[in-house]
Amino acid sequence: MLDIKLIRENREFVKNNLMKRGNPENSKMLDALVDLDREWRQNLTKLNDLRHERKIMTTEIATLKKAGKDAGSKVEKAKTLDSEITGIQAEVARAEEKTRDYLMRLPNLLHETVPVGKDENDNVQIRTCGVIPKFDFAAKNHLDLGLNLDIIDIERAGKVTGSRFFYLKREGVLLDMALMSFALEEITKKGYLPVEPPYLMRRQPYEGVTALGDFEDVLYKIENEDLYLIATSEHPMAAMFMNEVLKEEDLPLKLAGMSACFRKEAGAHGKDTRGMFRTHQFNKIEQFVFCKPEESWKLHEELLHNAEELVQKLGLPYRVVNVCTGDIGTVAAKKYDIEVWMPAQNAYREVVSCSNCTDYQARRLGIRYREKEGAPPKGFLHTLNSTAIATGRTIVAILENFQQEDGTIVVPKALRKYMHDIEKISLKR
RNA sequence: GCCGGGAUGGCAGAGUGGAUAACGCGCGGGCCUUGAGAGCCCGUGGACCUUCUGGUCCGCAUGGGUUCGAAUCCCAUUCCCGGCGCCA
Repeated sequence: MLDIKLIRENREFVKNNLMKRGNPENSKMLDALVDLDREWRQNLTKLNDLRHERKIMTTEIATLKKAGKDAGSKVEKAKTLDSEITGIQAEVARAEEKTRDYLMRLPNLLHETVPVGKDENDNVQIRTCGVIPKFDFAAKNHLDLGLNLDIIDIERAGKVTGSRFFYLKREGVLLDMALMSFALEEITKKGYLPVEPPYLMRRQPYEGVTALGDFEDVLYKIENEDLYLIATSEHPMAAMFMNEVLKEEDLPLKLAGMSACFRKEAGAHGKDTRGMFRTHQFNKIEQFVFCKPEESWKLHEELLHNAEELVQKLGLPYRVVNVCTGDIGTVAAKKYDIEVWMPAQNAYREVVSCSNCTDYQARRLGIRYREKEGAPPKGFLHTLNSTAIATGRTIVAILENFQQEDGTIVVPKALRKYMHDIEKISLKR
């Protein structure tokens, strides 16, 4: 959520920034918002005046009654004043609600270093790292590899849950768990606090952490309950301190979230349909940071660095891209993606997403900070989030990049200690 | 799930239908002091208007209602505490 005061005082600046996202709706909403806000303030002043009048009148009534005198005519007057107040009050409430609605729909302001562009093709590559593997045999895709090794079962998942789900078996399970343990250990070694959040959230906190439009497309809702399955542990971690004032000495507060993630992937029909690349459920270790505004850009780079280090330790070739204005999400001011080389797709594909959401989520959620106990709140925090490791896609990358001619998979050294020192995933006997 | 009790500022805690949300603690500023502390004084939730001096309204978990007037009475919801039930 943007600061309404900033919008009032720097309307053109905000407008120009929003325009970069390439959606003319934003500009229209901004204009409507400013008009509505002016109207709201005018009506609010009127309402306050009327309430003031009533206050005087009720005091007079109280005095009369105490003195044992008749207050009948005053009471009648107060009643008419009351109905007038009720009317304008409704007007103010409607404007307030609509204003908030617009504010909740407007996206975050973009950082000046975000490249202007239309879609993911305009994302700007920042660097590449690692060597793309050359196979002197017919390389297979992760699904064929996984089926041969009997570590993935997609067919039966189709029977039980429908498409985009999977059963992991044997070394597949070990690999998944090893990735989680590896990421969690590496990140917590750096001082991030491990957190296992609830996997379900109410709508109100959810509105604080994400764009309203995401509900239909990405979130699973529990029937007859005000609960949604989380799309990432970022969400319950962000909402964890809703309506709280954190102490400056506790900042930056760095969390390492561990959870399964559930996404409807509505509108992704036909994209990445086979295998484990795009699924309705996967596991993820997530980095999340609450910090003071002046620290957030430095920490954004730290999160990216941490995530890159993990990919490097796994030995996967990747590149980092600066996500452009047309592809960046609603809540982010700037976003880096780490894209790992996927041999079967002959392309770099996203496995990590690293965002600075500045004060956008914190303002929606009411998360502020104070300099010390007893001092008044100083302002809204900044929030940042970044994948550490998402297991589904990382498993895809490991299978495809480290496959051998005989269909076996060499396990990355960094993972072996988390999976019984298995060096190689071998064919089913 | 059922029964009972509760939710008031950063914290503790009064107020049970009629002006300013009492008294503390904490925090900020000032006086005093060589300095610190103690002591004393002032301030310490949000919004709107403003001639920059102030003014007004809102705020007692959340949302409704009753009333000329609600922290206070009624209803619903959420959370916390206790008891019962169920449960890996």
